[in-house]
Amino acid sequence: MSLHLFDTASRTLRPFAPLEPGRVGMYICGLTTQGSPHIGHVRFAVAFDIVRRWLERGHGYDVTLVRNVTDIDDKILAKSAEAGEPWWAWSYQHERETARALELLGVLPPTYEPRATGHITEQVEMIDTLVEKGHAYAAEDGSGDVYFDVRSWPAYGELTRQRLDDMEPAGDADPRGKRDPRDFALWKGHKTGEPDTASWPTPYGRGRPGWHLECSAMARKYLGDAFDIHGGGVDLRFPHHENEQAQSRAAGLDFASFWLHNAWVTVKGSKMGKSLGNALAVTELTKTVRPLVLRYYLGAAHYRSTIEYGEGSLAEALAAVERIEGYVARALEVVGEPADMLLDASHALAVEDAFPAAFREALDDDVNVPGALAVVFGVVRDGNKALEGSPDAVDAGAVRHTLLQLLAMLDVLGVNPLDPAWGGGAVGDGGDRTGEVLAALVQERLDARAQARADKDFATADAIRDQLTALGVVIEDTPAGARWALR
RNA sequence: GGUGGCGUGGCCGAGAGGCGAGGCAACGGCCUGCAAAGCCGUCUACACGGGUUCAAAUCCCGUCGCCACCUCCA
Repeated sequence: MSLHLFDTASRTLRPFAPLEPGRVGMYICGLTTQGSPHIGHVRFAVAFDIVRRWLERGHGYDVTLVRNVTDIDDKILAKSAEAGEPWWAWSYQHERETARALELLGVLPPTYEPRATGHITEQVEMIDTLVEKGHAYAAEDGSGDVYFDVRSWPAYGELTRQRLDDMEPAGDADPRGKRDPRDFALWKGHKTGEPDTASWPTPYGRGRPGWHLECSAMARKYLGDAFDIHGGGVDLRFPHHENEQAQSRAAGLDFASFWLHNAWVTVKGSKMGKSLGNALAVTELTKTVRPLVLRYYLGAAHYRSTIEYGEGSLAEALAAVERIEGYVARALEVVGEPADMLLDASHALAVEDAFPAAFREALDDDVNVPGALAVVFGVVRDGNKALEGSPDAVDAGAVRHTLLQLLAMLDVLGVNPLDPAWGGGAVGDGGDRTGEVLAALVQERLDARAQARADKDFATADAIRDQLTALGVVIEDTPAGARWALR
């Protein structure tokens, strides 16, 4: 079957075909730079990173990925004021922090990463269009706010299947100058007490963006009036995505043809959130867990399924990763080529040859990563079997092919242990001076242990092994000698 | 009140009318000086109650429980 994606707007699995052959435009809602990211925050990035990689590597599409940065909003102003910092300093600090967290997790950088405050002009232009078309109006109380007139757009509510009359009126309604309490702000007038630097001149007075509008304006600028995929977390469906679609379509744009929404990370059944006190910061976790393992954990479930974080979750992910790494390390020895050459060879595999049919079918079915992982583990098991027996009997050519395919699959999922993104060394090749020194020292101990074993002095041999194990150096004996790896 | 989702074996987690996904853990075996790793095997599950069907975890109706969105939210 061809690639099918679950489109939240129609709530159906639809065959995917790009608007323009060979090219895919994808917009995903990034983070608001109000604080440090926790693992719930970054899940969307991992999920859509896999979607993006599959579009590129599985289908050969040229993907333009736009991920915005909301660098101004109420919370940023409030928190920065509290911290006694300029809002832009607060924003930029957290933008950098988020970028580092995503890089750590091996999320490929987007094609463009536009900031809301860098696209004021585009947003004002869109407001003008909406006002001209009768879908927006300046607040009647002179506040400088500009609202979208939901009653003027009969399709309002189409994305989330809600009828205006059934909705609870916005809680913050402060009716201000709204015609209808459900009207939402395209633009927020400058308020006394807010920094002057957080406002820009417009025909409607000084003010700042009203969140939803930035995405409409920036998607248009970088992807055009119509584009293929819009993604984000389920909680963004309403009001954010509903509003985005309403204002873009009311402005005469086709906007997104597919809507993809990822589920979140929960702890004891509840959504992870800083205010709930159950949030795990990415940079805290990665002090004790390898980023590759965290990446595996966040990417292993289907993107539309909730991930329940619990005791042992990461240990399980670690076991799975080590299973994969174990095979890769063994296969690598048999193949005897440097890892970087094999990576290149793996990347060079033709799109149609790189993946087993079952792997392709799984990912084509709404990016079913768990199904794809089942194929990965099947390949690992068969691969391990093929490595059994005496080294001479192993078909190195066949092993090489299996390994290349496996690496190609792991690359799609972003969990290839040989990927330089993980800083190397995961499989023990080191590369820098420290690695060389460590390897020499470990080898010295292994040689001593081998001698002790040859002398049947097992007490000494086991003492050496225990010592190394205690240091995190795990030993595996093989017919060709001991192999070691850092854990 | 409206909208959307979930409940699968000890745990995690796919599937969505018939063919035992996969991972982790446990247990047994092979291998090993002993381990580790690996391999083989065991553990036959789908919240509950009805219904449709030759056949239901999967479809329909109902019940219970949990969650999310409608206010900032990945």
